[in-house]
Amino acid sequence: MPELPEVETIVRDLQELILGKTIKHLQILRPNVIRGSDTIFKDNLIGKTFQSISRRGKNIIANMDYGLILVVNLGMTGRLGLQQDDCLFTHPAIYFTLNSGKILVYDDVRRFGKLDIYSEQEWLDRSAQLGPEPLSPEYKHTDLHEKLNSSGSPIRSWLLDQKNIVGVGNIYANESLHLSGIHPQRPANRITKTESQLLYKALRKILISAIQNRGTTLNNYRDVSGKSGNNSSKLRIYGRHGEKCLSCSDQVQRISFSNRSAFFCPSCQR
DNA sequence: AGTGTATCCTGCAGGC
DNA sequence: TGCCTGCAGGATACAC
Repeated sequence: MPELPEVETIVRDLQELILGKTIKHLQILRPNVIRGSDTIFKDNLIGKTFQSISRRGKNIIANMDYGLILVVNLGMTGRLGLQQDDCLFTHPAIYFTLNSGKILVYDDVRRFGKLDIYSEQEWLDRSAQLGPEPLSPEYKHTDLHEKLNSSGSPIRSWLLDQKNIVGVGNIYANESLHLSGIHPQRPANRITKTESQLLYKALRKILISAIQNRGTTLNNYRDVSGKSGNNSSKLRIYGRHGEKCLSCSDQVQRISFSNRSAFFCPSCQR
């Protein structure tokens, strides 16, 4: 799915397009993308205005009137965008008709995405269960190292767990581990302090650069106006199994654990 | 308590 | 061309 850089790109675009707009009408074509009752979802949102749009991990947070919060998790193939003349949406799940006359579409091929409504307190509680934001100025390499110590999980699995750190998915986990020279199956608590500092720097560098490139499009990801991200050509390890490592020319390997592929260079990553 | 696995879905690429 | 298998950027309920 969209990981942190893709969600950040979408959030920034949405801020330009729907802030201050009011939902006049709502059509739910695929009720299973909504957590809970679709009737309550409709009743809560119709007539409400988008007051602010932000991101928490891979979640899009839309603050509506009266402390109501719409949280969108795009899953693997979720997309948000305005309906254009040329139809960009193949699997529309929800239409939000806005007072501007435009239609905001939630489209999702696989329907793993979820839309949910929270009160301010409910969202605070939920958000508190999530890990720290890797790009937050308050997040230090010592925080990462300390938390790594308490887990024996393979580091790639540890990075994907949103309770440990938010926003990192399979692409950027693999890229960060390659850049910092750590094998994806290394137990988290066997990463040295020096290595955790390298990993911290790698995570930040890779996420920031992917945001600058408006995200990685492999297949389904598109920004709000339907354009692909530009970061896929910057990937140095993800999906490159069988090819030469760009750092040392050894052959990139693929292994599978926790139901996900991991890509690594056996020479660079120990 | 802390892990790994199966599952929700559809589409696409590759092998035969 | 068509059928089959495996794989895909996520999150979570469950079994061990």
